[in-house]
Amino acid sequence: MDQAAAVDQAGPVSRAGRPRHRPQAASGVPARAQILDAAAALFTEHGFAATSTRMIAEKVGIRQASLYYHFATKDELLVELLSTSVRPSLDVVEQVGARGPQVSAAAALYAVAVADVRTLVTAPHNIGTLYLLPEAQGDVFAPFRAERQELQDAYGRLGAAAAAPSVAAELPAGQLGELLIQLVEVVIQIRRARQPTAEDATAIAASCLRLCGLDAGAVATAATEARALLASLG
Amino acid sequence: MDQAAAVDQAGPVSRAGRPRHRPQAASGVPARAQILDAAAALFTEHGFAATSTRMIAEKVGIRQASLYYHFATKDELLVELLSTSVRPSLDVVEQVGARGPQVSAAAALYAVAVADVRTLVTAPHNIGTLYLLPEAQGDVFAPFRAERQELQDAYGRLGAAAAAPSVAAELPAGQLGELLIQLVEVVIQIRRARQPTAEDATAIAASCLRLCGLDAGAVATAATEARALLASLG
DNA sequence: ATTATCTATAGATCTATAGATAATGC
DNA sequence: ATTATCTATAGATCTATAGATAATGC
Repeated sequence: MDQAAAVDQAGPVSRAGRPRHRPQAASGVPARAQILDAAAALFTEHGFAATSTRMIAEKVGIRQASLYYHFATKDELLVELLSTSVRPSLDVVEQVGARGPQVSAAAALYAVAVADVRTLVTAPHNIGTLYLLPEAQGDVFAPFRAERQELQDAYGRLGAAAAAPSVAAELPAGQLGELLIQLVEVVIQIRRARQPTAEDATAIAASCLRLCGLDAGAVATAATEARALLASLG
Repeated sequence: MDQAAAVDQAGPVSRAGRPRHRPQAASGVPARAQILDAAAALFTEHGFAATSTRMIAEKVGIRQASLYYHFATKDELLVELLSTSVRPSLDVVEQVGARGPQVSAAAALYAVAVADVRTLVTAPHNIGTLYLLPEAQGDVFAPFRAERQELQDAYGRLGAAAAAPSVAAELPAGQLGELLIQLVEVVIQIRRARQPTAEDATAIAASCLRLCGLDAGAVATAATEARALLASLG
């Protein structure tokens, strides 16, 4: 029995506090989460500065001033959204890293790329666009950018370890990281134009390996190994 | 003798119209161009909505309202900047295309990628970031996005023609175009973090070819051929 | 009493227009 | 007369705060 069926009639939820001017459906979602979701939708579509607190409140069904009961400033909304956006990708990197030498570097890179693409596709509202916003370059968001740099470094390490000798000799891990994370994040742009498919994820991951100089055979081997790895990560 | 030395003293330039509150240095640059340059600097740093017409005017040294003598709306500034940002890249594609079958597809792709990266690096103020702005997705900018789609299609065609059979079989030209333009535009992100080097351009172009499934030998051959082609384009 | 909302508003913007003005150039 | 600026401002925002209010829950 799902949550909707658990109540007789989808109606206003009873909880402390003055009722909203537009009564809430019984979603069980905390107000804070509702606000973040609305902000994510609007920030990704219109940008940060072009989204007013009034637009966010309107989407949630509360008055503009009520936002400030949950968040001290508008900036805080973006901080929150940004910090939740890299975390899942870094977690995958750590999980794959924990397998240690059991997995080849190529399979690890492939698996991380696939997982990362899936995260970006599955996330609500193309949240990956947020770090591209000029506003996200400000000092307030430095901790977030540090996390993202970690992810980029991980791509660099995995790429360098997987790369053909001729490529590794020419491309330092730092630059390789820049190229690989950029390639993975193509899915953000794809999502702006069309619905990404399951094949996009594997095509992007395979492209990462070819960029590292692996030939078709090595890519196929790594893809097979990575499939098992991804399945075991769940 | 350069332009600065051509005048006795760097001082106010004499021309029609009431003088500016902050007198102009003798640059010879038309007011319209000065405004566009200031807008480019601010839009790339802060974004479109977060940049006020007052900030732009302040940077130019005129009053906010004076902008409207040259541009009808703030949107018009972004339109102008966006449309000049893809043009040079498309021109290179056409020049290379005009060489016809004299150049291999791999060399053509390599050359276009190098030229495109150079354009993005040389352009003032990392203007490539502008199309990433959420505001640039609006209807007003559709003509611009069509031009950019042309460029992406060109990458797709060149990539498909250059690709190893195993890659061409798996990746349609459309998707290849998405991947290749994304890879080339890594230089936009690089430029946010550090000054790109000359080696970045060749490393990116070579990565495009490896992504298409070319091996080290084929990449080296294409790079040599492309160097000659680029030199002949000037 | 506590919680989560509401209404009302201060104060600071922001874009764009109207009309005046200080140059040049015929 | 024409050009390119200026000053002044209308009218529409926008963020954040202050204080009232309508619920729940002890």
